[in-house]
Amino acid sequence: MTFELDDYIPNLSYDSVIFGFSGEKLKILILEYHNTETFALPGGFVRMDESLDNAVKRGLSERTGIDKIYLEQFHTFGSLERSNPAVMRKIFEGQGIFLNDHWMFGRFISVGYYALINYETVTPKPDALSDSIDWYDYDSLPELMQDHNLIVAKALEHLRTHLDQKLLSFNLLPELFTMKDLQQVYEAILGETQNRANFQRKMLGLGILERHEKLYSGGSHKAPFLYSFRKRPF
Amino acid sequence: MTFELDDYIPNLSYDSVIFGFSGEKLKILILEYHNTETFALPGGFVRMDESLDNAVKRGLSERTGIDKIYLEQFHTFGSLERSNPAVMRKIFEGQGIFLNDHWMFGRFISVGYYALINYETVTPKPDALSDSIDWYDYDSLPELMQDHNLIVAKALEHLRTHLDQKLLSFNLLPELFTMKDLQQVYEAILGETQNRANFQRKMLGLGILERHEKLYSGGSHKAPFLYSFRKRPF
DNA sequence: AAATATTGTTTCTTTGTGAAACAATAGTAA
DNA sequence: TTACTATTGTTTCACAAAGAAACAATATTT
Repeated sequence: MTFELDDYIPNLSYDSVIFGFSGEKLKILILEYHNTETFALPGGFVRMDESLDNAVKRGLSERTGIDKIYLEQFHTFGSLERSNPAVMRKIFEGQGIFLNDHWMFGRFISVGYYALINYETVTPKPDALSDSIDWYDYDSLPELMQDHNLIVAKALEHLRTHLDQKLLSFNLLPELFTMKDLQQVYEAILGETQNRANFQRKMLGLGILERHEKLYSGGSHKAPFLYSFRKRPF
Repeated sequence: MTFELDDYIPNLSYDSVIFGFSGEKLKILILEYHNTETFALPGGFVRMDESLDNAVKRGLSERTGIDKIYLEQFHTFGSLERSNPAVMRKIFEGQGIFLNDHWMFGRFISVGYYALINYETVTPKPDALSDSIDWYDYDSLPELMQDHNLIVAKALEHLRTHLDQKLLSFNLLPELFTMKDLQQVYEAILGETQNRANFQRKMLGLGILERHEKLYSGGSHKAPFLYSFRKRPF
């Protein structure tokens, strides 16, 4: 991983909240930096010659191995306290880079993005800067550096209020899924149980689902229909 | 206005969409730069030693004379096409500043904010960089530089979907106002007429209004009640 | 005192929502 | 084959919310 510092927009970063779900609990992807005991969201910087959206996609792919996912921008964090020279210095020294003064040690304005994926379909790989990369339950996150816990909270708030509109864009579920699968997604994200009959009515009412054959799973009960998202829901 | 270029975060700007309303139409505050025939949103840069939110408040106050208003951040624009070296150079040369190469001529990532005010209660004053500053009807905006027309559209979209939650924060109406005044605000922003009886029911149902004495305007008809927003609506 | 314009409220109908009951069905066990 | 069970799909019912219209109240003018 090359890291020509001066190719980047100074003092600007992004942080991404990668929500993962797989049938039950909502998880979040967290990095731990080499030699720092610091937990953080996957983030990065914007090159002079790439768009903000592309920078986030590229950086996220490099740092986590996660590729081709739908990212939603939700807020830009610009308080003055957003700097961490000690940690940044340690991270760079771990890479054999020694700097006296640099914008990397100053304050950052950071653009927040989030995504929602099926964490069983990807295997995150830590990059050179990171010790580990792991999924953490939302209910038991470690303490994150700076304001990253706040960023997570704000991302989830945004996701919850826009779930109906955004669910289509996230390729969270497999191509074919049952109504129960879909309901479990909603329950994990909203953090509360949904009424089965009304949930079905609402989802079918949105007009974004296509019904397919039934799924014979072998259980001794009625087999559920399979659904997919319509490609053109209008 | 001092303008020590190196005190600012490079390549980062903000743009603000100031919606104005006064009884009928929705308007937007637009600047025209000296000697450039360029119309633009009021924008500016972020100092190294101030928060993003404060930078927007300070800059807006300096450039428009508008002070102490509630600003809502809604999106950060980061496409690669966001640069305009020719216009920037002209603006600076108009100030007697001649530069060969500088981040001001490069691309910007810009954070969008909007506000909503009663345009009769403020008198915008152009700053040194600007030729004029004027209110334009939303329906007949001039062509703005760069992607500023897109920024306006996105701001209005955000305002419309969050009007109920944000209206309290904007000090758009006078301290005391009638239900009709309030309805006209909604109709101007949402761009469609509202049913009178249901609008009243909905607004009173929100529990954010306090009813006061009647307003005797002299018209030959029943006098409407005056209302104010409750200070603690919960 | 009648007329008029506008506002506040009520009524009626339609639509949406939440909870429960009912119906269908794929397998299992007698 | 026939009950039995677990789960799913649908319907029903009560209730709340929303939209449209009618009705009632009231400042002012004629």
